Amino acid sequence: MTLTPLQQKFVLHFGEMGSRWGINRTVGQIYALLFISADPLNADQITSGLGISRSNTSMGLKELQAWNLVRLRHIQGERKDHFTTPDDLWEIVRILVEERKKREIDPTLTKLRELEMNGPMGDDYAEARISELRELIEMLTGFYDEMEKLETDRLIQLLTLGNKLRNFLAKGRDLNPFLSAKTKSAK
Amino acid sequence: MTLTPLQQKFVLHFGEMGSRWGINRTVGQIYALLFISADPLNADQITSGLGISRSNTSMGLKELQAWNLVRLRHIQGERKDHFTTPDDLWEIVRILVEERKKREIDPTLTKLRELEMNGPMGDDYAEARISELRELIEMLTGFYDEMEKLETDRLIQLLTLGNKLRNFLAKGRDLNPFLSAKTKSAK
DNA sequence: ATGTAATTTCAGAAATTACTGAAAATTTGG
DNA sequence: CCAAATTTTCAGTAATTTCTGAAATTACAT
Repeated sequence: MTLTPLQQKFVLHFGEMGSRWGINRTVGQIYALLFISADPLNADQITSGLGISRSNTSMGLKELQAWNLVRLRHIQGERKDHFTTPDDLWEIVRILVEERKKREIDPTLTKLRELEMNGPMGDDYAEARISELRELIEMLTGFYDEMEKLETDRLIQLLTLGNKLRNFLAKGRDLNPFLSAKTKSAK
Repeated sequence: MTLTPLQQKFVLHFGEMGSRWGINRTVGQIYALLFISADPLNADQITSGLGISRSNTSMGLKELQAWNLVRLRHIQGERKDHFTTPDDLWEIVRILVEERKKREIDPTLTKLRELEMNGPMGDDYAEARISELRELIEMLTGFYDEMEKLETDRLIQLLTLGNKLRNFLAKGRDLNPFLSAKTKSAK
């Protein structure tokens, strides 16, 4: 399979960024290719499109599936497995945040709680710092959990509040929603 | 320098997590050690505390400084450079988000805009996907910019709204219909 | 200025991670 | 059930990243 010039550039960029995102070049390229392809692709198309080995494609797809970032899609009359990314970008964002949280944050939160469980070890500063850090992470993940629950429209609403965000959080403001609705002002 | 058992465990965990966070083991350990140490440490203390080479310590500190995550602190009467992490965890969070945005997101946003600038290349699907992705990233980074401006106590207020968040975003109250309609996901 | 302490650089070694081709395993159609 | 098609596994190799010791550089005290 031959890539269009635009696909080429897009795929190469994702390959270069891969290492910064914690995946390798090939995995980044496979994802990018599936993302900008109108139709699901099979492993051989990916292999020839990217100029990598068939086994590398297999491993890359496996990793992307572990990240829950690509979907297996059966095509009528085709014997080979075909793959795509979700059409909805918001779903992709949710998956990315969820998976990164699981890999990068949850293990540390678990470890911090475990260290606190062991009880005071006569290392006051370290103990204080650890519980302070745990509390911070709990607050951040708690907020994430709230956002996670929002349907897409509301999420977009929140994200595009812009400077209205400040008004909602005005110092001393009562958190009563009706009050804040009434006092909504033009910045 | 000898680490307390608690420091040991904390440092080892951050070392293991390092690779998931896009830094290497040593850099993670150096950061962790500075984080749970009550006082600033010099390079030799880090070197002996972690059992690594002096040059490795130097490179690790350099990388952490490039991330803006450690600070050089001069100690009265001491000749050696001493290092610490900021005391304020919120400052650390801001730095982390800022730096990750700079490294992991901004280059892609630039690339996407560049690809769009090249004008239509007769690859409709790819072009649509690219501009959709650019819009999404712009919305997310725009929200980040707003949060970035909030002073810490307001930020905490937002993060701890809990289920009150839903009330603010009550159904039907669309605070920015133009923008959200434009980027609404296509089902 | 000179000598000493402290830090950084860097080439090569060690360790880790990524990739390939061949073979094994699995799936599918008949 | 067989045979062909397809996918996965894995041992070996290639590529990349990390780490070290030695040398070079810089900073400091006298």
